[in-house]
Amino acid sequence: MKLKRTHTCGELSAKNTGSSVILNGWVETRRDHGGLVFVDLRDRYGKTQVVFSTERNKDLHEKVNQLKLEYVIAVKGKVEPRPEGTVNPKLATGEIEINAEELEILNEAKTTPFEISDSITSATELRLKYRYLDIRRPSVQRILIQRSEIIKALRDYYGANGFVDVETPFLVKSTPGGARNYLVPSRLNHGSFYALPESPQIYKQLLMLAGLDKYYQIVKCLRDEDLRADRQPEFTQLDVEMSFVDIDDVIKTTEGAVAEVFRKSLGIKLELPLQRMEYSEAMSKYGSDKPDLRFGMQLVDLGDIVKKSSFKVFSDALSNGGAVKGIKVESAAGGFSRKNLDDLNVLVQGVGAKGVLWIKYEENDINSPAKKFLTPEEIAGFQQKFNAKKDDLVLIIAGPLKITNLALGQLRLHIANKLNLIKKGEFKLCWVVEFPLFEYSEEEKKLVSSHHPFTSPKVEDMPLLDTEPAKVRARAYDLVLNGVELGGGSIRIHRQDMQKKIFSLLGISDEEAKEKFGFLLEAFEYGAPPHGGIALGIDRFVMLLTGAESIRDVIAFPKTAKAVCLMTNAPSPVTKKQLDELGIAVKEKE
RNA sequence: GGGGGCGUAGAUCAAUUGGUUAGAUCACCAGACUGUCGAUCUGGAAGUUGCGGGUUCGAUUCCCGUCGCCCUCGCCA
Repeated sequence: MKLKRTHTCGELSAKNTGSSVILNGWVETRRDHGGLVFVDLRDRYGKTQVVFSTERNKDLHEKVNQLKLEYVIAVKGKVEPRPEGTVNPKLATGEIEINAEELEILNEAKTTPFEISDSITSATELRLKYRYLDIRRPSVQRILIQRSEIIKALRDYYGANGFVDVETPFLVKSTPGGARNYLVPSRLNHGSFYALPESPQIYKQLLMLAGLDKYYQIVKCLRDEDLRADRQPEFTQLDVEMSFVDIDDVIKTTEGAVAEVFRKSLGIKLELPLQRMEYSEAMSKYGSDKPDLRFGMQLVDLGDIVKKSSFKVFSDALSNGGAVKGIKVESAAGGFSRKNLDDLNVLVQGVGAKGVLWIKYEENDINSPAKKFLTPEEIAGFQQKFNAKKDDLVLIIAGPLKITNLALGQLRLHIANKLNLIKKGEFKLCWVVEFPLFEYSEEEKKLVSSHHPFTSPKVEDMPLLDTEPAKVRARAYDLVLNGVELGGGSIRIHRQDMQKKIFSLLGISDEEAKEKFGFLLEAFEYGAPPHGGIALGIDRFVMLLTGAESIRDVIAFPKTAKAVCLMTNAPSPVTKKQLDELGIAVKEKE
């Protein structure tokens, strides 16, 4: 390589006029006018127009004619102002151009399987197969660069605040509960397997026991579960743990970190402290434990209006201990056809509700399939409760409280999306607190941890552990951004007696607890400090901050919905020799 | 594992009620052109309509199966 760059393709301006420069980069476009050829040269930093002119440099012309898209070249030339009327305001370097004097072709390129351009989006399949070409697109690079800046901001913040970055193992013990582990066979111990960590949870607690006081790590977590638009089998967490703290300490530290990211990455100043909402309020007003606060449409309880209703849908729900609740969609009655409303039924039936009842408000009257079942008092009561006006649409669900909340929560999100009620570029953060410590699992017919079994109950609720464990609240907190769970954490149990008690409530026997978590229980006997922490999903955070639509867009080399890497074709079968060394035989597919 | 959507040239898309030689744009190839920046102009090449089967005189179109990708439910302490 004779011509090594003196500048990048994004930095030259009128100030550099007259200087001789060398640029390296990829040929993005070539506009051939015969005796005059324009090449847009691209690198990570931008684009610069290079002009090849036969008049000024005849010898170059043969070489210039060889140039094709995505060739890698080096150009030496003079920075010149563009002639009047040819300045390109869309380009940062649009005031100038390079008048080429020398050209070195560093490498040729086959025709790419898709255009390297931000204006055309190819099929995901192709983008993932040729991800290195996809990443050449400036919009993809921008996201990865922003991700890098966000991670640097976090490292700077936690470093400056005295946190120690400790690496925890990747070959760990498989533990029950929670996400399915990826397993790694042990060559030296046939029949035994390591697990890849679904999170470094236990290690960070042990680091507190070890006296490290403040720990953080930006680390991959691996979960062998099904994928989604916001879920990949390997993802990155900001993992934090602190000693001698309570909820407020963890929340305050985390808010500082999040604010720092917003400031450095988007130039947005967050109002601190962030809003906190109790789990029960989130469920009752938003029908979700991760409420999207960018729009209203809160759930309204109609129980007192319909408590004497003769309408069976309402009376049955209430007499069975359930609820009747609704949401108001302003000025939407005209926009919902009979078919649209029927489609809403499908949506709510997905979460177990029977169906949606709708009321359209007209001039001094209502239109609703339930009209004939409602008394004038009830109709007036609804109107008043919702403050409903002409052309408003009210959607009502009746049934068990949990299902009613969930169904209305789903409706709320669905309608906000459909009607574009969510402003782009807005960020609404909140903490959700006071989670129940346990949930009843219908499937397993027993209590399970809402968060994880190391979560400490609220001190004032501890007496309830023996009487009404389902009512015990946890010292846990989730951070929610725009209706997405960014992360969560808790104050942990640090006493062995409490931990044993929780295990027993969860139906984990002493033997089982000893077998699975014996090392942790033993550790608690050696002076465990009170401690707590949090983990934030970096990929989701970056996704929200960059406006990316999928978690794949913020991961350099992501996997498909079947957890396949289309670029390398992982996972793939291995040789018999490899399997023999591991003492593993693969079952034939049935 | 369940539900839904998509699959046509290298890429992005089109193709009437099932109808004759499957089109357009970009990219590609050849040529023209000294001020373009989505360059323009002339010409050219490019297709197992994902794959397999079925219905039919005839299937890109309808049916069944299958594969891949996407969304979603379950799942993700």
